[in-house]
Amino acid sequence: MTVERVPASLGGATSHGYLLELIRSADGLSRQQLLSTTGMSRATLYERLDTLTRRGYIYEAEPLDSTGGRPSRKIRFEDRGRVVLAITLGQTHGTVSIADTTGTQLRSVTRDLDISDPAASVLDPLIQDGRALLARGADETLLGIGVSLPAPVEAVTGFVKHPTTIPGWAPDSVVAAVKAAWDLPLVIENDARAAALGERNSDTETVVYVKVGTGIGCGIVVEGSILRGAHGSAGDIGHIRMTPDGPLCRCGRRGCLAAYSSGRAIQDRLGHLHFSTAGEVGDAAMAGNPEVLNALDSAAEVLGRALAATVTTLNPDRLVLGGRIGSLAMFVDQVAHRVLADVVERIAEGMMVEAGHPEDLAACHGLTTLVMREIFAPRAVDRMFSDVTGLA
Amino acid sequence: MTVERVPASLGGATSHGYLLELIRSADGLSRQQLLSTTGMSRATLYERLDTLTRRGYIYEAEPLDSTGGRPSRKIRFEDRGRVVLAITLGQTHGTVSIADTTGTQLRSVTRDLDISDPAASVLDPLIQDGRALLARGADETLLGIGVSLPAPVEAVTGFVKHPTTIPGWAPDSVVAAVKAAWDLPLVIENDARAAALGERNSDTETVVYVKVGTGIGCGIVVEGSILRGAHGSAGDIGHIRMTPDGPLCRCGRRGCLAAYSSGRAIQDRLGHLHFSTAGEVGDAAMAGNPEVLNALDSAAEVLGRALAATVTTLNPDRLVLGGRIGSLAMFVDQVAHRVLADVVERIAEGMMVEAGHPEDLAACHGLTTLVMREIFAPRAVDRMFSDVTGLA
DNA sequence: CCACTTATGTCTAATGCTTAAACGAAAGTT
DNA sequence: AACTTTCGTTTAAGCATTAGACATAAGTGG
Repeated sequence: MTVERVPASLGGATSHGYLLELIRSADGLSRQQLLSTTGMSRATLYERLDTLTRRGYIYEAEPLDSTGGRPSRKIRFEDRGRVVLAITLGQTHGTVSIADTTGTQLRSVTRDLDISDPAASVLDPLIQDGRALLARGADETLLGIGVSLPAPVEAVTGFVKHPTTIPGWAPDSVVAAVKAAWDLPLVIENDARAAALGERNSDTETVVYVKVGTGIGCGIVVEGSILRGAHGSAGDIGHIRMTPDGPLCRCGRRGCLAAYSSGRAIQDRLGHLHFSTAGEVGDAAMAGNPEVLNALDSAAEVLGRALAATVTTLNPDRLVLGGRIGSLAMFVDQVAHRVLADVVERIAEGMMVEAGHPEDLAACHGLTTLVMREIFAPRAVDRMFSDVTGLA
Repeated sequence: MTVERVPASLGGATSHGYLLELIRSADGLSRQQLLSTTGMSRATLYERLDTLTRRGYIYEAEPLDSTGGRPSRKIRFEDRGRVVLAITLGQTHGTVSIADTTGTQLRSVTRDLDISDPAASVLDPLIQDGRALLARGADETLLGIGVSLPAPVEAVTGFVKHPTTIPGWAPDSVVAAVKAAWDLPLVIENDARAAALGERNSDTETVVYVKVGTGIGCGIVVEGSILRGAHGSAGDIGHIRMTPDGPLCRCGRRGCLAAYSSGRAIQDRLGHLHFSTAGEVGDAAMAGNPEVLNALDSAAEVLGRALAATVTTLNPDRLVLGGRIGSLAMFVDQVAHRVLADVVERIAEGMMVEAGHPEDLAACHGLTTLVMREIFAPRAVDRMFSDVTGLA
């Protein structure tokens, strides 16, 4: 049997960064397993593991079952006490969470807010909440911060773009406020996209996430990365035109999906019931108000028609619905029914249509993934080690 | 100034494969430029260039302008006399082309065929054509073969899947036939996807390619790679349901896009004119037949509505139309008009809607890209060199 | 409790890739 | 002819990596 050895010089997984990546992806490998999978020599591997351990990247965990001799010990990624702070902004409330390195929420605080207020007055209280949450953890190390918000975000800079929901916010307002509080790796992402990434279960999975709250947002994840498109507007399905004429949308056009199926559109249609938020609409539906259920039904019907096209275009493994309205069971059922009826069997077959996790959890998960990726990307790690090795 | 050096051990671009990649991407770099961009030592770089030259991967080309001293000489990827064979199968005819390594067609032969015939009787004559075309080239080296065909193709194996257009073909019929003729790297791809890749101009461009011929096909390219989706059905937009009820589609459902806008659908609607191929419909339109123009107009209108949704979902840089019907100027105009009217300005702005190159050229280009990628992928090249270096 | 097995931990000399530096020749410019 | 810049080759030194040996640790099975 020939074990495929890939020396470092051939771009193989032998540098500190790739070794860490390997350890991080496979939860717990023994030294023997590392030796055979990387093909490194004993001496080199041990040297690497030594440095990684001394610098706190990995640790030796519990022994594996013996196969007749001395049992091997698992080498694990050092995640003990490491946390990420996730700030999840919605239209009417924001959640600050502390998560472990896998993105699981450990504890959180939610507070009301009005996203149309100035950036500072929205963010400052949340940053205070974050400080308080961090203070409650003993022996925790904060690795980085992720922020999601209901507006377009520029991928590289983290700047807020075309902020129609938050017109008063300067592009760099979020970066500036958070960087002032914590000088750590920071990731900013649109809410639906963060949630989409959070709902993804495996690296190969294609996921379409649709958030129906006050507005309609959407995130698409293909092979582990978020689809952005030419100007970063990919997934902006709220303004798909469903009918040549139709209800007036906030964007000034007629017949947009958002004018049919968004929380705001439903509120408008049920104007005499005086709902003030998408959440209230959802509550009324849960309470069984037939008029509301009816409105949601037709909203879901239209959304389902639109998503049938999206699904046909992208052939995802899963279609996940989120948001105060999107995650209502009856809404999901109706959308699923429409989508599965409209999409050819070849594509629909095996596809899951389901309600996502609560949005703050999904976004927290996605944001953590982004933060961890940034910090522990093999090249980033190698750069850390090259400083000491003395490479210019 | 600190030049960023990335030693091979850190996965930097210093192995034979990555060096070749660098030379291949930047057309013509001097040794000096290579020294400074890779950060390698003179001795190592020269050794690498030496091996690459001796093995015929690169060559020394014309000198650059002098800057006061001895002029530097360009190092180029060895593409002289290297060709790729592309076989492009349509419903009614097939083209065999010889292309240079950039995918530019050098010479070609087109012959009629019926794709519903058995695989062997379709492929064998084309393979003969290929042999003849190759014989006409002096001092040419065939690097590999690409085949595109109007049916779903499994990505890794190149097997034909769910062949509704070609029900009699065994999954491995194409692989088997071509491998028997030439034992060289072989790539098989769906026609619209190959063309989509061929229409792409840069690595960052997001392109949606739609082929309207007898049927409707679509290929989506994001960051240089073809979007495939969960079961490889991404882009199968022909069966987006446009209306709850509507004309009967071949798939057995009603209101599919293909039942409105495909060549076959148009033929059916113009049944009394007795067209037998999509090409004839196109010819009649070119001749100005008002009835045909009218039918095409409404077909384009429906397609435009569907594509507005696709474009909104993906936010592409370009929407390219191909196929015997799709590339008609009046058809493109009508689709563009509808799409640009239906898509929010934020997304439509800057997006090009245009007719693609003739399909055999686009597919030839795309197929060549795939073949070249397979052969000259850094890791593949490194593997070639590791054999000799003696690495196990 | 003892033999056996398998993993861990450390060290050695040898190997081989990569580097820095120097030098001479080549091929332009002014 | 003097100057400049690139090309091409060689040297010794440096460093990372390797194979292999050897000792130790920690289980299993009789």
